[in-house]
Amino acid sequence: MGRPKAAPDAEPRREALVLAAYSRLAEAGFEGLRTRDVAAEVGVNIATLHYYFPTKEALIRGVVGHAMGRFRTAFAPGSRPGEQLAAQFQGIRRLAKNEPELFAVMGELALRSARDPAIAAIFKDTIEAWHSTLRTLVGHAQIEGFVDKRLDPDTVASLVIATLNGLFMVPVASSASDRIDKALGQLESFLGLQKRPRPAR
Amino acid sequence: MGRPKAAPDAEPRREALVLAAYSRLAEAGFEGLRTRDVAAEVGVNIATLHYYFPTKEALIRGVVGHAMGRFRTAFAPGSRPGEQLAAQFQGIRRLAKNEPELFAVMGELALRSARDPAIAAIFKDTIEAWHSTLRTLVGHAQIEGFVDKRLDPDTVASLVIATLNGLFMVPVASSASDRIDKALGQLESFLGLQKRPRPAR
DNA sequence: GCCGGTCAATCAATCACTTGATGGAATATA
DNA sequence: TATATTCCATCAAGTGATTGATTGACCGGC
Repeated sequence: MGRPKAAPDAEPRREALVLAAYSRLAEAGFEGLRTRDVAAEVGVNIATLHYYFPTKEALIRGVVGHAMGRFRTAFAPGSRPGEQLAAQFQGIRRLAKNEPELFAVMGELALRSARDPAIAAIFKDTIEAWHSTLRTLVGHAQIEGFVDKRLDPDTVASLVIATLNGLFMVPVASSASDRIDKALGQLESFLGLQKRPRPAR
Repeated sequence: MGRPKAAPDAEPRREALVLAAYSRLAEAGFEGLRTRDVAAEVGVNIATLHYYFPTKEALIRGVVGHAMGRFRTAFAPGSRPGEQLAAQFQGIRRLAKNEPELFAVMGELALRSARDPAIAAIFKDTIEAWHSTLRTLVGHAQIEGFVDKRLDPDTVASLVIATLNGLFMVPVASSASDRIDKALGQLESFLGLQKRPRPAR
């Protein structure tokens, strides 16, 4: 069936095309995504693109896979238990700084989910996995006394995901970056992760 | 210049076209927005559409105006001071239930803001007004003892907007509606608002 | 000598937008 | 009042530019 996804550089052309499409999608959105531009960015003929991806949809599926991969690995818990929850917040801060295109792409995909069941399913799985991870981390943080034990981990996870989505996937809504910092800090403060609830004034 | 926006039914064709475009945008997104479909939905020729809106962009500007109008009026504070903040939460719950298309459209516009400075400016103004309203309401709620006085109204407003954006403008991310309820309730709880506000005074 | 990979050229479909004409209401003219 | 003229709203039928996708040929390496 599909492709075994072996070594990262097993099919450089294919990979380059996906990356170019990913970049174009971040820059121009689905509305402005043109197969010609993608091919041009890699420096190959359109026919060559269609040699690797028979249809535009196939190329998009490749982009979806790449984006979800970036997203998942970026949120895989890695630190020591007690710091894992805080690490998630740091992780998304770093990600937003280093890979802003990822959030642009995720935003496009989220919107397209409303009309594309295939993307919706993948998206849902990814969010579900993230939710599950967060819920677990909240639970651990509670056991270790970092977070108020009366809070419901599942509910907190939902709130955290919603807020992070709003902050990073709806860029214009949080205009200035200091607004992002404030909102993020306030959420952490509510959770008890941050000992700095000082209202700046 | 422009048009004075007199009585609501002064220019029924123009209004109908904007509403049709709004509906098409909510359903198909910018990616699938076709002037033909808009004209067809109203039941007029494409030339007639171009008679009222010389370009597709002009039609889109009409849609932007309509959407922002809906959004602003829906969040204009109306209740008595002590309940206004809680009313904002109730208001968005009601809006999400009664006019889900509005959030779809706002999502599209938010994403397009990244590439369309004109939309970005309008969007920013709307959010800014909302932010200002929320900040004021939080301040009032603090004075009346509904909300912890140590919180910074500006920061809280940013957090509330971010969360609501994430919940309602990124639909797939909060799959089940009970997740929305949970996250919303948790946010209200953090603020100290009760889900069933007693009749203040 | 075949075959994976590439390209120039082209296709059919679709897009936003235009053209020239038509009917009817409003307005001017006799 | 009767008739001529202007203007508004609408339409059928295009126009040119793009779009995603195809075709057939070329070419180097195994």
